[in-house]
Amino acid sequence: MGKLPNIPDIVIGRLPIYLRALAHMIQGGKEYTSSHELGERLGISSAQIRKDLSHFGEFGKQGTGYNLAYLYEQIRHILHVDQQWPVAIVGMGDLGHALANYRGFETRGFRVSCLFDNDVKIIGDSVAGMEILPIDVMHDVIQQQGVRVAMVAVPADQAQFVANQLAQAGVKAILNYAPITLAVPVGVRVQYIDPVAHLQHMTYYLET
Amino acid sequence: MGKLPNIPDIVIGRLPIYLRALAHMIQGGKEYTSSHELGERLGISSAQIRKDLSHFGEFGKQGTGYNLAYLYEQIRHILHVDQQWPVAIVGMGDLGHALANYRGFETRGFRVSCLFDNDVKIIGDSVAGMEILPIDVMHDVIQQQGVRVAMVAVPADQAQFVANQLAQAGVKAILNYAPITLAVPVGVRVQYIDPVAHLQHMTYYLET
DNA sequence: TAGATTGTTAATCGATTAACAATC
DNA sequence: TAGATTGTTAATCGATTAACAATC
Repeated sequence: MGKLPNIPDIVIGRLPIYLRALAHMIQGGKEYTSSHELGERLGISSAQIRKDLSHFGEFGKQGTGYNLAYLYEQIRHILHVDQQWPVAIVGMGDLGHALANYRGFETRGFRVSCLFDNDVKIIGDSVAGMEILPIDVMHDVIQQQGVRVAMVAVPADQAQFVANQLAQAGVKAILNYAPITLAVPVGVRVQYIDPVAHLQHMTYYLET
Repeated sequence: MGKLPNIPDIVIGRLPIYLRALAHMIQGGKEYTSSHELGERLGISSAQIRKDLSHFGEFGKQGTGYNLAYLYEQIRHILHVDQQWPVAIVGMGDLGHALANYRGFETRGFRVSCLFDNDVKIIGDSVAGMEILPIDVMHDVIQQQGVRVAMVAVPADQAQFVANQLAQAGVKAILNYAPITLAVPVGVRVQYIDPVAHLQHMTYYLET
């Protein structure tokens, strides 16, 4: 299992951005790109792109740059998204609905495979062709389906409880939409999406 | 206008996280915290928190730490969220609906003030007490309302066009949910929310 | 007072950039 | 060949951490 040693996490975080831009270029019919072109597009230096990629191998050719399809496949493989990960969604309010119906997962390595909520008024409802299940059965369903990735879209005061349940069921990656920092066991990763935090980051630079 | 010089952007990005945690502690009835306690909670070193805050002033007291209410107010002021910014939402699909109905903006410095879409089937519909307006009137409405912050929730192939329109109307901060990198004029800021990119970041560490 | 914790300095650590030989 | 661009090294830059005097 050729595990690569100690790549900086900040580099890993940029790979999805590269992947996204490569997909875009491929869709535009291009066949090759260069670190310069890619960097220009993303507002990143070409040196950084070459350095980042060099952690994983040699993907380009002097003089001509990178074959888009090849580099795309390589990064997909590195990120383990040359497969489809089943994903659970917990919390089927407006946001959960939006995520369940979002068409952008399939092509990028994920497939929503189960939906959970604890509101009896919506349990049993069908969303995106799936039935909303009660939290009680979450542990069993997640284990049955081998789910290791989940998105949490419940109110802030329930997010830690849900995260505990998910970790216990074997989930190793949590995308948390609740605006709180979660405590999770070692081996479980959390990424946060808090639109307000992003907005606040920008208003700092705005004159009142 | 006591503008502070050249604070690293990475520090600014952490302030909303601090703010979120402080709000949480205040709600829990606490009155004081320390850099150690806050750091523990957030998985950040206490030294970093003290260093970050020291860019803006002296907010603590030796021996006792930080008064929560005071520090909270100070950071709100620094981030310019001790006021309510009107925000436009462009793209009223599932995600736009979820954002329009989200109750988490008001307490954190924002107020959704107008909704836009270009789909005649939903233009005129009412969401969260607001009417969905056509993109044609976006420029005028945004100027009338003095909107300088917008959230873009349109399909990827329309996001750049929308961003251009927004910039032209005077919007200075764009939160972009479309999975593409936007090109915007100098003086306009963009933050990105791409759930798939976050998921891919985590699957790197997952065994296949 | 004794204990705790700040704000700050200096040291360390890590990430980014510039430069260039190699080579397509 | 001449031009372009890679992968890599070394230099630079910036961020984090450790340590501690000051002081509540």
